[in-house]
Amino acid sequence: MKLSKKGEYALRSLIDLGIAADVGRELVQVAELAEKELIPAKFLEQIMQELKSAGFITSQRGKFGGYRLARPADDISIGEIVRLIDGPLAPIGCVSQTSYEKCSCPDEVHCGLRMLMLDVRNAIAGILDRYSLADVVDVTTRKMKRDGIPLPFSHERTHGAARRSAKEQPAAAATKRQQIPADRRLKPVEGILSELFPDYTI
Amino acid sequence: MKLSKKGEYALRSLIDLGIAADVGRELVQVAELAEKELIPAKFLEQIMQELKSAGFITSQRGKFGGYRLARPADDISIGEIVRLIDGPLAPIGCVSQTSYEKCSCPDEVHCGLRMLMLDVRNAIAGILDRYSLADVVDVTTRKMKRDGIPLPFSHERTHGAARRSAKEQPAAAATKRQQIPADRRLKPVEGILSELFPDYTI
DNA sequence: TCTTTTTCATATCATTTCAATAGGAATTAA
DNA sequence: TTAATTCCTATTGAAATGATATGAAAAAGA
Repeated sequence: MKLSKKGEYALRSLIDLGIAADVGRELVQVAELAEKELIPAKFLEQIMQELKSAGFITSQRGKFGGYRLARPADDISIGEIVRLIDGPLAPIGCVSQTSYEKCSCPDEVHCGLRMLMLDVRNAIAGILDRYSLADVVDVTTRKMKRDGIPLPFSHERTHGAARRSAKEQPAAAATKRQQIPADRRLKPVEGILSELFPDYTI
Repeated sequence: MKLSKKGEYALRSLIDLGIAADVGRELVQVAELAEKELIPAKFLEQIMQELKSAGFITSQRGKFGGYRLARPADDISIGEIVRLIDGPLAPIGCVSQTSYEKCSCPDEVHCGLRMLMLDVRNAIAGILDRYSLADVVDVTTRKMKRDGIPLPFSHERTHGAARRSAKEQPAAAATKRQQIPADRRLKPVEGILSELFPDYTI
């Protein structure tokens, strides 16, 4: 049930571009992304091309060029990205909603494995299609702020140009912080769900 | 997020062995499994060896030999099987509960991607570790009976030996049904969940 | 105009994984 | 003794994975 390195790199870079957009940074170069995320730069270049031709990002060529998100981060679902890079979310072709493929089993209708895997695919898609890049960016930046870690991409890099003022996030997207008794904090799930909904339990 | 062919074959065969156990069939040979499921026989042989050395099945060698489940089907979780054949359920190593691996990202604690993938891993494991082989077998045989399709493995194959009587299933495991208003019942999903709990919604 | 820095485009490569295939040894029943 | 089966190990071919390599095209600044 693996996500490929390529998929991981794509997501990490897009999340970074989302953060950059949030802090008012216009463009981010491949070199900077690669350095920050420890991704081989040339490999990342290729990935960025794919993301570009799929319409997730746009680019500025030449000196002081770079990449930025093509659409608002809340308009890009994680599922879309994963599907582009790694193909269908479904564990087996016969339960894929976006690219069904007949399987080799003799009777698909009465196949218990298929029913099971349909649940798995729905569970995966239920998460990846429900969450947007903006959700992941929000959760990340919120956690960093909470821990006093400065956000990346807060200034232009090689270029002394005046930076846009960061969009004032109205009270950190109204983080309804809610205290949880210490004994309930024992088994934090640490997922996005628990981050967005502090009372979420599995 | 793929399940490998090998994993699929392993699961299909184990489900078959579960059905065989249910209908009182003592042993099933690789050739029969391979034929029924359209799996290359020699490939399946290898898989059966792995399943055997992992303790899921036992074998009888020689003429009229074959395989059977080593433990009751409700004692074997699907997750175990998948982990054996395909490795950890987690999409990336840094969220695996059974075989964690540090990832290359600079700050694991504030990594939004990691939080997201943790949810995905929990969703997958929540299904695959919760369901047993018996659940899948039950759902399969129930659906076949409902549609008037004869269960496979109902008689010995080449051998005229007396077959065991099938275990009488006591009223299909008392499903506590709970009504959900019709407008909340979004779309029937056809998964195992919806099969076991007809009012299940996503 | 020339240089530097960037994206863009292709080709290539090394390794691993996947999905088998092959050949035969050991075991068992008749 | 023979046939049918599991067991064991090696090999193979194709594809995917995760990169490198090389250089063209574009943009900005000197």
